[in-house]
Amino acid sequence: MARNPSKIKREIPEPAAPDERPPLTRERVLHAALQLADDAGLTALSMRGLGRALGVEAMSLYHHVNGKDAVLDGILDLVVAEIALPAPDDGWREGMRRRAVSARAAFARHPWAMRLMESRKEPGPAAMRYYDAVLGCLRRGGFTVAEAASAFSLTDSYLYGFALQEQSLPFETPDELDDVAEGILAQLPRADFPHLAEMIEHAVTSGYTYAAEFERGLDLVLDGLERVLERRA
Amino acid sequence: MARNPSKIKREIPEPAAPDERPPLTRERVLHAALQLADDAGLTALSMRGLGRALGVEAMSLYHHVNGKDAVLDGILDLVVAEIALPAPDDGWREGMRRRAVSARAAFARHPWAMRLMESRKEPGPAAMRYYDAVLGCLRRGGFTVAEAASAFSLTDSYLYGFALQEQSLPFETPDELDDVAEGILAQLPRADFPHLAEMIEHAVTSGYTYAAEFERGLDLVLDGLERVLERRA
DNA sequence: ACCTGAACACCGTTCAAGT
DNA sequence: ACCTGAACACCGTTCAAGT
Repeated sequence: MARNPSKIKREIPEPAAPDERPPLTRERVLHAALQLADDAGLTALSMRGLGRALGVEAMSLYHHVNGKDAVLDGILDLVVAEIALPAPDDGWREGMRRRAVSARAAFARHPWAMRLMESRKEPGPAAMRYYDAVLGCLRRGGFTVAEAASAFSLTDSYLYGFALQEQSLPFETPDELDDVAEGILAQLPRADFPHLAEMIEHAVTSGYTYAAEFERGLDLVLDGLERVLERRA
Repeated sequence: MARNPSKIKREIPEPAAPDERPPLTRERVLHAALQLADDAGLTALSMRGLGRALGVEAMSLYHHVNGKDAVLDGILDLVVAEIALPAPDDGWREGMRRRAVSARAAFARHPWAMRLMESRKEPGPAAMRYYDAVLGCLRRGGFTVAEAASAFSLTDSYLYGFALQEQSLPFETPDELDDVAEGILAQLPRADFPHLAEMIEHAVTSGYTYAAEFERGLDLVLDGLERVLERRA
């Protein structure tokens, strides 16, 4: 990391030094930004901080990227690119299920991405491919355009809403859940919030993991879509 | 607004002046913050800007509110307080429906509130009442604790996900939709994104309004919950 | 008790200047 | 062509000082 101490001067131009800092590119900037967001959260992702991570002044970034908004759009599209699309020969139900499970996993790996979803309005190339693939899966499955619009809205609302809630839970492991729950229960006026207290207690005693709810809910959603098709037949 | 020009000096202490700027209170600060967020968005809601709106230095706010986080927690709880809770004698389906429709409307009135949902972790008093009422509605309807947990997760995921998507659409009225859609279609490579193009075209020609999707999806979700109960009976 | 001025350690971005 | 120093107009927050 640290430059060679300059005590030993050489005639030949230092060979390693130029490689230590490869030239900036849009790609390198975006990957460093993704890394920084994963490691330290979205608030740590400032242009100045990103420059620091790349060993460069913040202002240099502007030659490769169109300001901070472009960085945010860019790393969101990198996350979307991680989502497994429905395979062309999937039935609509398998395809939608595969995609939803994969998307939830991607958002769990990059929790900050949910917060970006809402504020970004320019979909990147990966997002365009993604939307087209999901709509195509539904259309091939026999949904009319109008039905596909509703089905898309329903599954994606569920998916993003779940990711949103999962991301904002104050615990991750069952052990952490226990700690948090005990703390809340200790100071919760049970007479005022009996059902809330009962639910928290249940979560503690049953080894509840929120992640398991995802596929349960997803299957109810897919059942609902299936019935849309059946009702028509 | 501007103080009386001091040319005309009076013996009696100015009577109106003190009333022009009533003393700050936590309530006044939070309501001004809500107003500011509604009028100018969350980015305009800075402590300095909020002070300006109240005719006060930013630093004065800290005597009534515990920093900016407390302001954000506070205005989110004001929004939650606007949501109609299930009535005690509602059946579970009416109660859940009433609540979901009311919540979506509240988030549509205050679009910035969705962005707060994810970043805030301390539920306020209105949020506690709200959670307890929804869980109570499900329990009275015959759901076990575990089933109520799943039902809560499913409906709230759908609700928040829908609000999230609705809030991030780049249009509001059908006319705006047309404008936006024409613009996208004009530069969309249709061969690469055939299903996306088809969908956008459909939205334009059918007078599509995204808001109408909400109750369609909600009813599918509630159907799913109903079947959970039936399957058991 | 309530408000404030000055200060600290940050932001994103522009622009003229350096190599 | 690529990078940077200084500057501008902002942040949230602390703290000592004013009334």
